[in-house]
Amino acid sequence: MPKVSQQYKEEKKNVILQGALRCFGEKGYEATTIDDIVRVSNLSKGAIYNYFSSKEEIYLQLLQGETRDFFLEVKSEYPALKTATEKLRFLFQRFQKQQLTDERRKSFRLYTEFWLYSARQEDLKKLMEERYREFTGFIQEIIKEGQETGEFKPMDAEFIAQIFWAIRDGNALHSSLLGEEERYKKTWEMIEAFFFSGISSTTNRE
Amino acid sequence: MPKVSQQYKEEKKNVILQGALRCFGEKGYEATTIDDIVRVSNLSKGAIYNYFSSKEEIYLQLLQGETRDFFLEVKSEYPALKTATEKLRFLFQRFQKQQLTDERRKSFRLYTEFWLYSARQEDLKKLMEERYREFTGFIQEIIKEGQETGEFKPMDAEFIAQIFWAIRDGNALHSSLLGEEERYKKTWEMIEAFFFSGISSTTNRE
Amino acid sequence: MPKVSQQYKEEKKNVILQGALRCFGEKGYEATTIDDIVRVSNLSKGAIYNYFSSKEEIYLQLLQGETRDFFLEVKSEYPALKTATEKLRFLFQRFQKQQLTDERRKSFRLYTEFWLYSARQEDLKKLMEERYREFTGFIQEIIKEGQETGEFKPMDAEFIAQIFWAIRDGNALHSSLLGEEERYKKTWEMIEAFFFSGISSTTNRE
Amino acid sequence: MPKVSQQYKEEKKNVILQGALRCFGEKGYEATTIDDIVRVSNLSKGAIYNYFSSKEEIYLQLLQGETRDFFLEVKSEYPALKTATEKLRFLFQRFQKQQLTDERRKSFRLYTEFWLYSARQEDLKKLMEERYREFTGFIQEIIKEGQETGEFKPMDAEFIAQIFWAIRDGNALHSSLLGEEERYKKTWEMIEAFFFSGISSTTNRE
DNA sequence: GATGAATGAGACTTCATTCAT
DNA sequence: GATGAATGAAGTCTCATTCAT
Repeated sequence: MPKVSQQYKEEKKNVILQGALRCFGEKGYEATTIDDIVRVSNLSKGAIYNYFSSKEEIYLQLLQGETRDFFLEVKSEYPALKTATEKLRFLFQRFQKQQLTDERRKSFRLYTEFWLYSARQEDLKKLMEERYREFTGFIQEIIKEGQETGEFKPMDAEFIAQIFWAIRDGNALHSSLLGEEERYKKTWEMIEAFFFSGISSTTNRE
Repeated sequence: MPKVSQQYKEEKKNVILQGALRCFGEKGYEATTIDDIVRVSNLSKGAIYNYFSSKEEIYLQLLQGETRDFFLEVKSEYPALKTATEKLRFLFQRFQKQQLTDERRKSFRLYTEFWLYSARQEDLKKLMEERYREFTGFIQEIIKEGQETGEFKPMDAEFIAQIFWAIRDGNALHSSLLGEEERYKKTWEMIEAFFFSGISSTTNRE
Repeated sequence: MPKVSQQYKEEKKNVILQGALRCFGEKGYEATTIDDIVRVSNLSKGAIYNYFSSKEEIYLQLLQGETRDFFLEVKSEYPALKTATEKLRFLFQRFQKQQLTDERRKSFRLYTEFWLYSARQEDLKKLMEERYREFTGFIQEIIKEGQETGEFKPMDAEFIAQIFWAIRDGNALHSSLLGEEERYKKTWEMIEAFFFSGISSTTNRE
Repeated sequence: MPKVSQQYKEEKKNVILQGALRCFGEKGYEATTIDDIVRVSNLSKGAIYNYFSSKEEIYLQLLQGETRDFFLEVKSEYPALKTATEKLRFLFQRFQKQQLTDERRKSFRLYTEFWLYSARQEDLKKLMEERYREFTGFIQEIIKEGQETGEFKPMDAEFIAQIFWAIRDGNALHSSLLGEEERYKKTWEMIEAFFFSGISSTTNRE
């Protein structure tokens, strides 16, 4: 069977990754066993270890994929978004949509579980902190941009970014755990309003 | 005709609970073994199972204790707090303080881990949802009170309450995971400002 | 069942140790699995890990026991042995006898296998070197004693000790691997003669 | 009608053999995986199995090569060596030199590990015994020759040969495991003296 | 009530060998 | 001939819970 194309391998990896995501989503990171992944991916245990060196690595790649997708998506939308306000609103909308799919809710639970899990392993911890900085830096840039254009009040952009993610993660966590869709949809809209009311330089509130 | 008094039993339970809390805090819920608890509590494994039927129950009682303490503390402060604003500010201050102790940060991580864990067991899930409603209801009351006195704008109190906890949990989670104290202290202060600026009926911002 | 006497535990440990020895002897260290030991000791896997923390530790305790027995035996014979020559001859006889039992031959194979195995783990390596020095030092003392009484020629005792063990181990290895009893009995006697002819201060040969 | 010449195949085999030797030396026989060999030999796993039917066979061929080299080397030196004493001294010198190279020490460890390993497989066991007899017989011839010329005392040559290898293997084992070069160089010299003092017909000792 | 030895299912990971391409 | 992906049995070790004493 060997001497397969790079593409073949990529696909195989994806089969595993998708299978793993399904399992992780359903049972959580720690509760998912390699055998679960074997079962859903129709591969042998050894095959999985041919592609990934550990359960941890599987999740990490999944996470990386999500990060990549996020920034890719955002970048692709950017040309259409002129102001910092528009950029931020786009993000609010995006998370709004996400919070409504069951899949994303599972995924967020998983993400939080893994973050918690990572807190007890120095190397993973570093990695997750790095990731956090990446996301936080991304928001910071938008805030600064908005401050330059006068859209936003002059405030420490770093803290604004932290607040942004704290709110988002807090809401996503609750939503993923409690999951009454309509309720969270509305909550999120109010959060958006709060947030803009907090940073906008105009005195208008919506 | 038991040889030991009720009080004796209470004390034993407490020894176990305190030992368990220490372990859970240090290693997390899943990673803590009964043997860990045995070790720190200087009790036998059998003794622990005499007082608690499972590891799960131990955590649940711990959680219950915290909830009770929280409301007890709050109730005891209430007489001194006249307005809804004061009540809310008191809570912000309280969480501020908590976020700065290492112990509380561990405890929050633990709490989140368990919540996540509970999501996959129907009975636990119900329980945690109940708890959430309790906390959420508590804030709702304050908001409503403030709206009646005109301190706060008329908005759907339920959502405000949800936002409150989302922000608080999001910030506590990040703080407990990233833990740069000073940074989170400041962030929390800004969150407080945002929040009040969002709900206050006056146009003043701090 | 618990709260057993120290003696009970000692006995249990011994059951495991004896079972393990049997397995190790038959299949070798690496080839023996914990399940093998479970099988012959009529205990559960968990029980074994209650008494020993790893397969490695089981062997190490076995080895320690042998070392202890060796020195115990030797010490108990010492009062009857006046001269260094007698002491050395006693050892030759002792090894002679050992080489003839099948059990000891297996045990020696096992010992060598483990020594080899230990060469790839720094901590084990240290441990085995320590053990070597202990045995080597023991012979050195005898040699020195004999040199003081004039029984042996003045030569570097350390090297004599090394030669002693090299010969012994070499012979034991071959004997354990090839195992034609009669042949090795005779060989060992000649080695004894060689050795004494090499170190004795008299010119007499047997 | 094979596409490749016999020579090509020989070369391939050698590449594998050399790679395997390196791995075996570094990690030992059992600890070496086929993947290790694949890695260092820059060949595919399948290719290795085209030339050798198993890991075992690879080692066996390596061993065979060493045996062949040993006798080849010895034979080539023979013309220059007139007496049995000279022949024996040549061997002592040869082993002396070997014991001082790290590579040979690893190789000896490997050899012992495999011998031990072979003890539990009837066919391998036979093979190793055969090998032993070959080496033993070789020394026997020299001893007999020396006895005929009067260089050596009349003693049972078979046992002398056994002693020779026992001493040599014992020393090589210790040297390979403990490896303080200078020490073992000296030890080996004393062993040589002992040995000759044991077998020589003259009363001279060095 | 207290004890802690015993259980055994189940976790992750490794690896010699095969065989479709 | 060459390739290397796939296999799956086997390995070591963990741990919540039970129950005889």
